[in-house]
Amino acid sequence: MPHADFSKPYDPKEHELKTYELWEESGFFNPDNLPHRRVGLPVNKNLKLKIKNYIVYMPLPNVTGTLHMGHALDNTFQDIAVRYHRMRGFRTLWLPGTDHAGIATQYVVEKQLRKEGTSRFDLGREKFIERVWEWKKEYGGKILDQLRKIGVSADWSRTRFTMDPAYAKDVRDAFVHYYHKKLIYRGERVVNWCPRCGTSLSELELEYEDENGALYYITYGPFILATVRPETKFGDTALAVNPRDRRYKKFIGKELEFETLSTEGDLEHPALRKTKVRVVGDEAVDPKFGTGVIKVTPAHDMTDYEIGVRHKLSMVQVIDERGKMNANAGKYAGMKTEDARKKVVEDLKTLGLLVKEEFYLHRVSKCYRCGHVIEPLPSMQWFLKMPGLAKKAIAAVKTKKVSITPKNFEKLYFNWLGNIRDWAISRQIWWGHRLPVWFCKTKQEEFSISNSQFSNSSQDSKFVVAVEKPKICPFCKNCEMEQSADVLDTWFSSALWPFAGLSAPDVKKYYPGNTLITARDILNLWVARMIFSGLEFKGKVPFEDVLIHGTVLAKDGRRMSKSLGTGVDPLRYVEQYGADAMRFGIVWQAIGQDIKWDEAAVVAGRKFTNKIWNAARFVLAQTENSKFQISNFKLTPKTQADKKILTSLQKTKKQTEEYIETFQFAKALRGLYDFFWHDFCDAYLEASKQQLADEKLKQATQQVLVYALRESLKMLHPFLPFITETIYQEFHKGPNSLLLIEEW
RNA sequence: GGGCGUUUAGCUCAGCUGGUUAGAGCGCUGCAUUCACAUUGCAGAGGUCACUGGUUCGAGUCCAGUAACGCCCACCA
Repeated sequence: MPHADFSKPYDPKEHELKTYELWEESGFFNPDNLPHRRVGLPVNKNLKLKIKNYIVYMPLPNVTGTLHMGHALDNTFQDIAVRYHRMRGFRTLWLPGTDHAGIATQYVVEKQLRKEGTSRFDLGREKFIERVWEWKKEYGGKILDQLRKIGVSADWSRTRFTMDPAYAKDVRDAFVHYYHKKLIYRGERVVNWCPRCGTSLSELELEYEDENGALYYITYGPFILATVRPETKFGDTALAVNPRDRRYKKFIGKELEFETLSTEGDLEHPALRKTKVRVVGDEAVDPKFGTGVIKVTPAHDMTDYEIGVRHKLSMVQVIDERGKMNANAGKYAGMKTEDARKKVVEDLKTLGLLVKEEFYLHRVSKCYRCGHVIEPLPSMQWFLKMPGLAKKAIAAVKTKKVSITPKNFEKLYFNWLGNIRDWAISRQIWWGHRLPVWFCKTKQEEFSISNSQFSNSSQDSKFVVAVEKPKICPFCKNCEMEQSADVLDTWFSSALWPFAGLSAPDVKKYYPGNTLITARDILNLWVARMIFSGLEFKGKVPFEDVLIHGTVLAKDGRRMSKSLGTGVDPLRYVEQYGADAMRFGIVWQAIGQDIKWDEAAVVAGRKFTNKIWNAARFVLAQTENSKFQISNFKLTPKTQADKKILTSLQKTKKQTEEYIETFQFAKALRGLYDFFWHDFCDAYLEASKQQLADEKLKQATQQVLVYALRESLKMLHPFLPFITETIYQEFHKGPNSLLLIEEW
């Protein structure tokens, strides 16, 4: 690397790219290339060389992703931990990869298709998948390149994608394993269905929005009841009241017969028909809501479904997967639910069954991707039984095999796992790991359309669960078996990341890992699932420490998001102030809980890098001709100032180690900042000017200057890798003397 | 409804197990520039630590309550 020009202020643009290339060319991001060094042992040649691993599994960015502040924080934290341990001599692996992110990716490609005036349905499944792969090839690695720009020192040679063939094999193995353990089953369940995306969504993928709606009071035989969804009344199979509600107690268990709105006839003439409905008592009914009586529609409401299960009610589906009324709605069939609602209300009014209408603010579930209102629908899904797995995951944290920092997040973790329901792992989209389930084709009609669940309602389907497609169909002996159209929930595959992301020999060498650093919103979604997956498949927890860091918020405290226009681009700061300054800014602010982002901290970082640059310039100028090899001399402190700076240095170093090892990165950085700026620059550099003029003190002073600078560079390197390496190269030339692997 | 958290200088935030003049960064004011750095140095202004009550010799620091704000979970028929 050519010499840096110290006559100019530090210019990140001039050095960052070159420095990164130097690191990549060195190969030291790959732990297999690292010089072996003892860790945690005194330097003693008689002792056997003991190599310890330090492994961090990178939270997989989506292939749809571009870098945002959350990534910047998350990856800077990881980079600090990784660089620190690498310097300490650990065989350090930071495993990078990308996630296929099922729905998210399918969504962006569909959007692209829409612009071209086509759709996935026009292309067909195969062509569409090809199209997604093309898209992935072009944009999928973008975020990884962006991560390089902020200095991420991951082992890119091991980069994995969750749909790589080897990874996909592990996913199928996992499914088959669970199936044979009888932990996977099929069942009909009301799922949160997005009619636009055409997929079921987990509870965690829903977003809620308060909306102004209407609450309709309807005459229902002897009762009046309140509902926001009168159009689902044709799917009602019971009425429910709270068992302790004295007003209605006497009706529980009775079958009532009365007249209600008919689905027959024509739309012009609303008519009545007789109906019979049972009344059940259920705790889920809130006596204070409405009139205390509710209609139960097991097919189209989560709570009603649960009530239905408890009271063995039948299910009548009246809405289809496109969000339209179906044949069970008689003359209302084909109408969108919102239109049907208006029409039903109108008809009820005509028949004198509508008592009143109130404005009602209620929370509506929406699709987290497209924002469409969720339609609860019954469908055939695959489930993973959770109680046993959850117990394992709980025990791992209870017994301290895994510890979560800060500790209060353990509560969240236990809470979720303790109340967990079985995990619906199938998704009705095209992009993802198809279930390793093979159907006998003689039941052709079952998979003729993409949404297998809606046509495939028979429980006695003939299928085989196997990693590879069976050569001969065990049922009819001659068909070509067809793979399930469903794909797995993205989290099913990412839960396997700590080992599925590694080659077989690497699993032996690099599993389990040590540290996982991520945001709290995926603690349960992902971290908990990695823990039980690791235990289930490898018998060991995948990591021992989980660090949950805060969320980066906009300055006004709102969430950063593109749609709100509150997002800021970390690369903008890299461009303007340099990656080190950006890293400084984000770590500086990441002290306690969430961060209200303030650009001023990046400016402070920029000033700090400049300070370091100038201090280095001074030290170089004072020692240029003295031929000091940076590590090749003994210190001979002579003055009070010499001693003071060395003492302070030792203290800072110790403190920095403690802070980094306990994940208090912001404190570590602030300590270093104070030391470097005030102790080293303000005090010692100033004192040294006089000492250097004194021939008796000159050499000792030069030594202290070089030593203190070098130690500072080492300590600062995990935080500000670029500038520290650039300066370090001025003292030590050559590819084998990188600060990157310098002994801490 | 349940749970968690926050409220300290103009702004963004530190302040561990309670102890003499409450801190940082940015901003602001004044002075300083041939001497590493004006992306600087030195000096300084600025806070009744949300409110009320309590424990204590002593409380941002512990307890109770109030208020405002935020987040998570559940439910919304």
